[in-house]
Amino acid sequence: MGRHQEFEREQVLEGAMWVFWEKGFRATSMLDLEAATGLQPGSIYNAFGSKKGLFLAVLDFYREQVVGQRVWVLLQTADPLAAIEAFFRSAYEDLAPEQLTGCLLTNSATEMAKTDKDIQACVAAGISQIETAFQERLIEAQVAGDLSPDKDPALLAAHLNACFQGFGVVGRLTRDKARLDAICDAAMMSLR
Amino acid sequence: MGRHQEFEREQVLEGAMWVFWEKGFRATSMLDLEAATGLQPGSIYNAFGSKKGLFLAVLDFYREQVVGQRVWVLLQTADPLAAIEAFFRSAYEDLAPEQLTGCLLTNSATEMAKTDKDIQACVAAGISQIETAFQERLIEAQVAGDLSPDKDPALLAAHLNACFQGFGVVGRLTRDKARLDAICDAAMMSLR
DNA sequence: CTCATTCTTGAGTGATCATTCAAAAAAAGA
DNA sequence: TCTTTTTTTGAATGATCACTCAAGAATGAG
Repeated sequence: MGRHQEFEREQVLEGAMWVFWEKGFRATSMLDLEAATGLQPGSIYNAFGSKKGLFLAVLDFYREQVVGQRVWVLLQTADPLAAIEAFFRSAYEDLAPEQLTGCLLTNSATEMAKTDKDIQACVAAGISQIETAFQERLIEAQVAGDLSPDKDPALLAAHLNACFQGFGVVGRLTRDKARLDAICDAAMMSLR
Repeated sequence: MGRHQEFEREQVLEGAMWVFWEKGFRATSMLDLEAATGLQPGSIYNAFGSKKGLFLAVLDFYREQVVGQRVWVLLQTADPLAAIEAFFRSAYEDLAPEQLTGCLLTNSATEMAKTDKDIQACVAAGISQIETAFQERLIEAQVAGDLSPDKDPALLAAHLNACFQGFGVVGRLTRDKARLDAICDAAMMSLR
């Protein structure tokens, strides 16, 4: 009973995601979000409660769709070390220059983690999701003999994770893909 | 001729720096800045032109004082590889937990680089200042035989730089120094 | 059909934002 | 001392912000 929601939740979240990703939380206004989602303010507040509520929903969506899909590939690819390299490359290779906006989790960590516990928790969860996947594949590589047995998979995973965060920062600063290639090459050195 | 400025420029910049560092550019209001600097709005606008003008002055101040001082130590310390490790450690070791706010350049890169060319240029300059210093010391280490000759100093410097940026992101997310220690340990692995 | 319930619409709300400005205060040359 | 120049003061400004709300539209249970 009662009127149905007229919008597709996923479409709205995806529209909002691009704006938040490009501009960050504070710099994105409700007017931006209305334009990006096609919704009126009342509908947004009815569905998500507040701008922050929408942002948290977007972060979850990002974790499920963007991170989730890439982590899935990371875990599926047969060769563990090649999978890790492909994970790094996929963060920028197929994007247009103006789409190089780093990682939404990284951006949100530096912008909001200090101020807001909810956002901090959501971002931290997403990032450790990546680190855990790295670690799994590193252990596999070690078992298969592709990774030196005197390396500590947990430590190396933390390292790769930090690299990937830094990669997102640099990706926000430059549109030069050659430079991003070099940083990826460099990160892969630590696996040899 | 004319009235003198009553404030110390360095004190004002340092006060403003802490707020910008903790909160970021957008989340810092002019009221925050008035409280942090002890100045009235008119004085701020008279001296710096705008909020962004003050921010750019703060970024320069940060590069000269914070980055400059740490890079100076990085370049002075006798043993090149030990110097690099000390550079990483000094970013968090002597700080109280609530002072763990990452790197102002890293935070500004993710928050503002996409929107503002002036800030982007300033941040990029500061970050490449660090990378250049890394590279100098790596070449030295290679000459001294402390670093394997088959490593590329430029590539390794880019790698360390990305790690350091990522280190700042993680430092914004956690107050757990043991975790930061581990990430430093991991970054140092790539030098061996 | 009736009616309770839910969603959409879009103008409107107070709060807060960065910024301005006129007046007062301070400094130094004449 | 008078005048010119610069800084400080602090209230005021318009713009924009996130958010609300009353009214209308759609839905399904009874």
